[in-house]
Amino acid sequence: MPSKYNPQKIEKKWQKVWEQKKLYKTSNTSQKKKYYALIEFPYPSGDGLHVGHVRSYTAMDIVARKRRMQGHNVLYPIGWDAFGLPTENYAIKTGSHPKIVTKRNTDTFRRQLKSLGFSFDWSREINTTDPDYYKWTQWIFLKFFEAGLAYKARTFINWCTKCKIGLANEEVVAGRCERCGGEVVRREKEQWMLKITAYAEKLLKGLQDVDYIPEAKIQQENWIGRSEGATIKFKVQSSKFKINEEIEIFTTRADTLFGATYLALSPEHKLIAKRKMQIVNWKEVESYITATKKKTDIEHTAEGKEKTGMELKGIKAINPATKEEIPIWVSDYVLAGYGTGAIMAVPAHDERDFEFAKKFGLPVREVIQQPNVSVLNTAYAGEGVLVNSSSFTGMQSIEAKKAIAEFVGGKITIQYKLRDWIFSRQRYWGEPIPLIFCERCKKLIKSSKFKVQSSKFIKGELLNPGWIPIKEKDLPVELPHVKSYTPTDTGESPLAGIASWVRVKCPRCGGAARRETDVMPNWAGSSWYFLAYLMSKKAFKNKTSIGNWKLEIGNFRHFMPVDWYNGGMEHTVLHLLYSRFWNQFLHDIKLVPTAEPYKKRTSHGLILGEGGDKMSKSRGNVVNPDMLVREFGADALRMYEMFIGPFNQAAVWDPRGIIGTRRFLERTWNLISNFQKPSSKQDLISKNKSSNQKRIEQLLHQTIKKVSEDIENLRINTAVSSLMILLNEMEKSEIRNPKFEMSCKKTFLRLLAPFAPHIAEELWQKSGGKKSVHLEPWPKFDKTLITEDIITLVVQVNGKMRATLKASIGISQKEVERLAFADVRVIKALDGKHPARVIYVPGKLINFVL
RNA sequence: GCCGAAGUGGCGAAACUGGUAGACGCGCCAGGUUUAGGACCUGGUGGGGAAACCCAUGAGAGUUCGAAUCUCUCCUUCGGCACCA
Repeated sequence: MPSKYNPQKIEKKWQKVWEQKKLYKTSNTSQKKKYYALIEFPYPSGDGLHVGHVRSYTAMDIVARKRRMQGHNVLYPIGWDAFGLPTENYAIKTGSHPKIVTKRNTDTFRRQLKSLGFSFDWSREINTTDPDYYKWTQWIFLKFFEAGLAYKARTFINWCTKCKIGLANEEVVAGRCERCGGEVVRREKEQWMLKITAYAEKLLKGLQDVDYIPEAKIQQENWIGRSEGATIKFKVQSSKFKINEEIEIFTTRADTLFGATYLALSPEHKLIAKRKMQIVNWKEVESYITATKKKTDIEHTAEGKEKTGMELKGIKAINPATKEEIPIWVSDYVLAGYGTGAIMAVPAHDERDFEFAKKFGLPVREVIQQPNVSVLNTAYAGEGVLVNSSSFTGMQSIEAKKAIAEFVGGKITIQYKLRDWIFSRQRYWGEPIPLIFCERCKKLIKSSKFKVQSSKFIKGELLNPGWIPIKEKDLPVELPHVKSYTPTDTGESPLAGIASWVRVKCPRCGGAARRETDVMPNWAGSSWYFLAYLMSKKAFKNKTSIGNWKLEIGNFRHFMPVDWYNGGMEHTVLHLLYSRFWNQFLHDIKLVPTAEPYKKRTSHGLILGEGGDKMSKSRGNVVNPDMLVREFGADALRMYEMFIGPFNQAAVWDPRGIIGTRRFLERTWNLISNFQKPSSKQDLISKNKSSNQKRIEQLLHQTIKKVSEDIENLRINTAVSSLMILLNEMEKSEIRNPKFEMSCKKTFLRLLAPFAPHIAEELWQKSGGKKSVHLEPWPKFDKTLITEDIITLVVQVNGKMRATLKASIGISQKEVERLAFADVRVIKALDGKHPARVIYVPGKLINFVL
């Protein structure tokens, strides 16, 4: 009686066995070569696991399982990135505490992930909202503070009107909130900032040493946005008063200085308010500035290039090259946060300046020769030969940049688009920032008697007078239990309302002080989680301290860097950049062994719902993995998601597609499960290999090669199809050699194991396997068996295929020609003519050109 | 506007450094097994044509004995950035 494939039964069974045997537990001390495979740990949303998670996790599970079979000590960990707004918003709506919601969601995710048979080392599970976890997040923040890389600043921030939260620049997409799509307005607020700009150059340079997909590298490079240029000072004059003032500008085109016909300042530029007295149209200027401040980013974007501005009448600047007096304007096309917040405008050679000059009737002076003279209605922004530039006329742009900058006493500098990371959030469900504000300590630092050198104050305290770090032994600063988490419109955290929590003693002077009530952004916990997986249980139980961290360095050294990290493209300028920054910092203070955390980074494509839209509840096109596991089995789901299309491209969910891989597994079952073990007598029959057997053997080795290579290149869709081809052929072939057949099928199972671990294990055990198939060695192919000795040659006439020939590999050209000329179709195509030329590619084709 | 990726059957897609276009799978068609059903088995399945053959990889040109693949122009879709001087 043949048995039937029943995934529901065997999948649960093996999941239990693997767990009991701790098959995927990773040793910290193994002598084997380590391999650290990482996926982006999920945010445990209330919607449960998404088929998109399954796609990414299965791919890395395949890599991890293959590496294990290849003899590596593989670490494939999992955890929860559980701080965040959706949980908090859900808690506000339902009244249940975020902690409870998180617990419920992670329980669901855990159950779902386990049902898919991923080879995670569950003993290392982490949760960013666990106080034992976030005490270390807070500790690392304090290291930034100590180093002077965390500072509080009153700046304009991006305020999401819907989430009621400040956003990092990276979180604003086209003037809208990256998360909710709500409108973002500019708001002035005191915020904690992390000085990521100090790492701009390192973050850029580090990209050279890592193996990231090119798109990820390019996106990071663009985001960091390095450009070389010069800062040049322009003297300022007033018509009425004598003033001694200069405006510094940044330009990448010092070669065009002779064409600078006005200066433009950003509305936030300090000089404007400072020279209020000298600006004769101050009222107009002031109202222009207030108008621009009111604009939201969306209005800015929507307006596009329609430029606005106001001249600062009464003051003028002197072009240091021409010594001419030029007007000074204020305009919001000049950004406060980039360069010096002021530019020299060269209308002839910059499109924006050109447009502005046209609108306000400012002079356009050409100083670079335009290659094609015909275009006069736009600026020529390219480089070239200088004209109208006094003694520099005739020089090339590249030389002139340096020469002119030097001539006017400018400084060569480098600018980055990257801004510091706004690190405060005014919500509840995040890590409290572990700092205390003490008025008394502030006064002490600011007093003239206070001698900085002799003090025990650390860098962060000097930089942020009055801000005192929590003592290490007092970490974590736990989130207090509150009844209402509702965010406020005033921009204060809900924590600010809990007086008993806010009022504390100053850790330094013991006086009355108050806590920081902002929390960290949801990127904090994920900025170092790849290290947390390596830390011992003790490290989480013990107090936070340099000493206890250093006990873990051995583990870091053993496993870092991550060998292969797969994740979504949407995290390339957020999480990926942030976590590289944290790791580089920790490396600089000698707390981790490598500067770069990830050796290799790849990216998966999204899985879209039917019709090609993003899967969402509101569209009603969400696919539930639980249902698919129940109906088709985890193995079929895993294989289908690998088969659905190229891994790095978006795929549209086809509800019927999964049937294909289910059928494949069913046929695998039928072919292998009822196989009889060969007796020793039967072995004797099979001394000679039948041609059938030879063909299968060859295909088998070709498949080993293909599957092995495809996994490494994440071309998993074609790996699956090659397994299907092999199965098709094995089914068709009639081999009368049971021993060979057995070894064939066993190799097939080992190839299948990473993809469909449960069925592979069950059939492996049924075929007499003693250990788990997942501990078996990965099959190796035999080169000599792969090459075919009978090949198919293509015969072309004038490049068109006319016939194919079967021939042995060593056949000569003469022989090929003889055979080709004998073919009816070739004779017909030649039409009695003699080929003028014959192109022969040995082993491939012959082409007769008439 | 700038940067990047991609356009191949009814559908998801294959095609290694230019060398048999459409592997593998879904769907569909025909037949079979079954009391019946199909998430079963066998065969077929780009278009035109009776056939010989011809036409087909977004459009158009080019290079080549030979182009889905290389070059140029254009069109479309998706992703990123968006006044960064």
